[in-house]
Amino acid sequence: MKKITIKDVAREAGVSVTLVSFVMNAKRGKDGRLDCPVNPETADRVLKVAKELGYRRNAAAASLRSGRSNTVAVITTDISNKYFAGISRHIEDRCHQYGYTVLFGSSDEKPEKLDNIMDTVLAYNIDGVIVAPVPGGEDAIRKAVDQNVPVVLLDRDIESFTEVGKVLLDDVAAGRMATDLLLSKGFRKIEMISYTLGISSLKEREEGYRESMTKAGLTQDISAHYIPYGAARETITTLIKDAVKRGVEALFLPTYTISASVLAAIRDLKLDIPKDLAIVAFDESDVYNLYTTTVAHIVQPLRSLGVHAVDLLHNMIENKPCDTKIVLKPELIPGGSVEK
Amino acid sequence: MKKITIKDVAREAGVSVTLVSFVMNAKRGKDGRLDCPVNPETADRVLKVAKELGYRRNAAAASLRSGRSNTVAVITTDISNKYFAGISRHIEDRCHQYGYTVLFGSSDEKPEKLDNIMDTVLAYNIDGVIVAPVPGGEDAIRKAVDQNVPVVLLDRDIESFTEVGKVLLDDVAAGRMATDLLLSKGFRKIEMISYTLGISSLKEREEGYRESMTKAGLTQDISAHYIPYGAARETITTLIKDAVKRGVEALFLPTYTISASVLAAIRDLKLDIPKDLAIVAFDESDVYNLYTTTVAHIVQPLRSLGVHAVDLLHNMIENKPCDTKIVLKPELIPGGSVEK
DNA sequence: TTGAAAGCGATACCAA
DNA sequence: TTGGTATCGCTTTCAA
Repeated sequence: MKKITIKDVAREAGVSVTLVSFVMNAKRGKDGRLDCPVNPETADRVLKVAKELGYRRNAAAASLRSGRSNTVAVITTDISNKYFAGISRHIEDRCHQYGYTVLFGSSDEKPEKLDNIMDTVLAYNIDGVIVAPVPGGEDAIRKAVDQNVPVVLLDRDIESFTEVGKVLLDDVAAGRMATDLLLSKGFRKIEMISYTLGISSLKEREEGYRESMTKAGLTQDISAHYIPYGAARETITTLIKDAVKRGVEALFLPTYTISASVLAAIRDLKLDIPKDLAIVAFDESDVYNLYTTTVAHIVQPLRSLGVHAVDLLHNMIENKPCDTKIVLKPELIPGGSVEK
Repeated sequence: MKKITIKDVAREAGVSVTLVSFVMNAKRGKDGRLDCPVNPETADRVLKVAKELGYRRNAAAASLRSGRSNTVAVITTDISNKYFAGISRHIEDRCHQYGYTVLFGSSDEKPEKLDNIMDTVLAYNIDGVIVAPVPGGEDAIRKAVDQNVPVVLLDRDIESFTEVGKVLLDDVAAGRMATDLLLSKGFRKIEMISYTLGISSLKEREEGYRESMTKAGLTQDISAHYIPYGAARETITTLIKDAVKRGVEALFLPTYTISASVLAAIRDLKLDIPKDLAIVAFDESDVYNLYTTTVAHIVQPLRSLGVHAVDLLHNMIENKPCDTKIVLKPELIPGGSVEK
C-alpha cells in the first residue's frame, strides 16, 4: 500500500496542500464545528477524501517543520516496578487526553542509562519530560533544561534545580504518620530499615520518623538500618533476627520492596506480627491484605501524582503560569499489624 | 541554547554535511574502527567537534528522509498490569540493545483505544510493532499489516493472521500442568474460574484443564466459571462459598488477578488452604510466598517472552528468515496450597 | 575519500 | 477563504 501524503489528498479534493493542512490540524469546537478559517463544505470534502484514501499524517515531517512533536517523555527507574507502573498508567491516560504521545524509559537507577535515554528522547524533539531523578543524574537532566525543554521531577527532588517543575509526596509527613501510628498504639522501640540509595524521598521519610520519635522523647531509641537496593534475602533475615533479639518492638518500612522482603523474612523466622514485631509498610499491594494479619501501610495517591505531573508539564509547555512545586499528602491504611 | 545541526558541525570541522552524516551514523567495528568510507582522522575531528558543540541528531529529520525511525511500538492492554509491566521491561532492554527506541501504549482491552494508539504510532514511521491483541482489535492490527509494518502478536493469538509473527505461551500445557498437579495430589473435584474475555490464552488454559480432566476419566466433574474482567468482590466470594458447599476440592486460577481475588475471598470466608480448598494460581507474585500457606503456581518466562518478541520483530524488520511462531513452556512452582 | 544537491512531507508565511 | 512556496535537518544519490 502506497503512502498517502497531504499532496494526494489535496489533488483528489481539488484544493491546495495548505487547506488540507489546516483541516487536518483543526480541532472540533464544542459546537462540532472546526475552528479553522476554512469553508465548512470544503473541510468536509477534504475530511472525506482523506478518509477514503487512508491518509495518515507523517509525524516526522510535522515535527521537523514545526519544531514541536506533541510527544512527552517519561523516564522512571523501572517501568516494571509497581509504583512507577501504576503512575505511568495514569500519566499515559492523562497525556492522551491532551493529545500527547508518550515515550517511556527506565534508568535502572543508573546515571549513565538516564543520560542515554535523555539523549534519545531529546533527539525526538519532545515537548517536555517527566523524570524520576537518580543520584548522579543531574547532568542528564540539565541537558533538557539547557535545551529549554520543560522538565517535571517526579517522586524525588533535586533541590539545586529551581527552573523545573516538581511533583512530590510529602515524604516527611509519611514518615511521621507511620511513626505516630506506632507510638499511638503504645510501641516505643521503633526502628526503620531503608536503602543506601541517597534519594530525597527516602531521606525525608526517615526525617519524619526522627521528628516523631524526638517529639515523643525517644531520641535514644532512634535507629535506621540501611541495606543496598536489591539486597540478599539473608541480609534482611539476619537484620530482623538481630532486631528482635535487641528488643525492637516495631518497624517502619519505607518502600514496597523493603516491606515485601521484611515480611518474607518474618515469615521465614516464624515470627508473629504484631506480637513479636509490629509493622507499618509502604505503598499498595495485595500482599498487605493477604498476609496472615493485614498490614498497616502508607499509600501514595498514584493517580493524583500522575495527573498533576502531566498537568504541570502541560502548563509549562504552554507557558501558562502555575505552581511549579506540588506536594501531595499520603494516606494511612490501618491494619492488624499494629494492634497489640 | 541554539540548536546545533549537522551543518554547524560541518562548518566547524571544515567538511561537508555528507561526511558528518556518514560519521554520525557509522557503527564501531569490533576493532574500534568506524565502518564508513571516511578518513579516520577526519572522522575523529568530526566526532570531537560534534561533542564540543553538543550536537544531537534530529530524529524527525532523519526519519522523514530515510523512511525508517529505529523505533518500535509496544501495545499491551495495561502497562500497570504485573504481567505486561514485567514483559515490557525486558522488551525495553532488548530494544535498547538493538538501538530501537520504544513507544508504549495501553489498549485497556478496548478495540477503539487499540485503534487510536495504532494510528498514533503508525504516524511515527515505526519500524515494527509488538501487540497484545484485544477481542475486536483485528482491524487496528490489519492497518499495520497493510502498511507493511512488521507485527508480532504477544501473549494472545489471532489465528486469522498468518503474515505476522507470534510469541506465545503454551497455554494448553499450562492448563494441563496445573490440573495434573492437582490430580497427582489426589484431588478429583477440580474446577476453574476464568474471565468472560474471549482471548485465546484463557481459552487454551481451559482447554488444557479439560484435556487433563478427561484423560483422568473425570469428564463429569469438569466445570469452568466465568466472571467479568474487574468483577466485584462479592461475586467471587459468593462463587467460592457455593463451590465449597458443592464439595469442590480444588481450583485452577488462570490469571494473577483472578488468583488474588480468590485468595482474598478465601481469606474473608476464613477457609483453609488446602484443607477446604486446594489452589493452583498463575503468574508470579510476592503474594504466593507470603500467604498463610505458600501457593503453587504456574509461571511464564517473562524474560524469554520479551526477548523473543524483540528478536523476532527485528528479524522481520531486517527481512531475515526465521520462525514466525514461537511457543514457550510455562514452569510449575510447587507450594503448600496443594498438599493435603 | 569527499562534496553538491535533490528531496522526504509537513507547516508557516505571505499574497491573492 | 484560499493557494504558492520556502523551509525544517537529515540521508541519499551521483559525481568528482
